[in-house]
Amino acid sequence: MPELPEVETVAQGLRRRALGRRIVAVEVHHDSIIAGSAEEFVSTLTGRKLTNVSRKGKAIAVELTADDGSELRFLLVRLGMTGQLTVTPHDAPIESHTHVFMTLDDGREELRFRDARRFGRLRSLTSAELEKVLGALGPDAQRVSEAQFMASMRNRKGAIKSWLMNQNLVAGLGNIYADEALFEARIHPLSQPGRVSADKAHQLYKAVRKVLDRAVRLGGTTFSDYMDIEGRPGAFLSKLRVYQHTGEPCRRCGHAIRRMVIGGRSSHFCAQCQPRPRATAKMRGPKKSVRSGVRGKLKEE
DNA sequence: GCAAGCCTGACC
DNA sequence: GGTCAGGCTTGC
Repeated sequence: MPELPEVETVAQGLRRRALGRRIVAVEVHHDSIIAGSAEEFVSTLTGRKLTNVSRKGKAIAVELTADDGSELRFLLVRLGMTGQLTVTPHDAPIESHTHVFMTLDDGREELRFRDARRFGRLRSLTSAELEKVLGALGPDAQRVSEAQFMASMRNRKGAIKSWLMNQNLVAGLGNIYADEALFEARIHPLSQPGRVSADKAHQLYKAVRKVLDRAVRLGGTTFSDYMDIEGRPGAFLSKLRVYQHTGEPCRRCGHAIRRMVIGGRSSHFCAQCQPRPRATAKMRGPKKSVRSGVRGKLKEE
């Protein structure tokens, strides 16, 4: 599933293969992939040159420049769960679920957007619109400062796993890397962000950066659908320590990796290395009801 | 029936 | 404002 490392890999591929080139034609075969009007999407992109590629969290923004100097336009790409953006020869066979074609330059190659689940979205935006969309996201997980990271954790309740996955707080982590970062930092996924020690928060910050940097270097994780701009899989799958390793021995201590549903998402962790947070009752004043760190529906295997 | 990212809407 | 549930989609 595309999270920050996979999206970064696609962004790098776009820079390598598509920067400076011109979109000469756009074909949309499935309107639901386009956020907003498909007609407007086609008319605003056609004829423009790809002049810059940036990324924030899981969103890719491609700057599109017109020859006549009219207002800049941006192509916003969200891969969703199974989205693939590739640079492909025009005469290559068309794979199933290919929904959008953007012909480049002389027509020998094209950008193709393929997405079996159709959770992905393409969108054409003005710079003001883009700013608004990206402004709603928290700082990018690879660029967030430790101070920002810590401040965002303060007073947060709920599971730290859900906090990590909330794109409005820190952008870029999904289910895979959230589990891996918590394992790396030895933090139980149900811990409350506002209650972890400063030392643990520091370790989590380091773990997030470390896990993401390693995954970017290996081109991300491919289970089935994710592919880079050339249609090649990522190599991080074998580096995963807990995600989808339920029942297998922990690489650190040998205890079986467990699975638990948190916020509707499966979470994988080592109960030994990532001890469950204690019910922290404030032992001052009259006895108040003491409850465990996190409430909510929990299903454990 | 499950998995996922992201959006919407309900609730306090 | 935070927090959580539901819905989209389809290959396995």
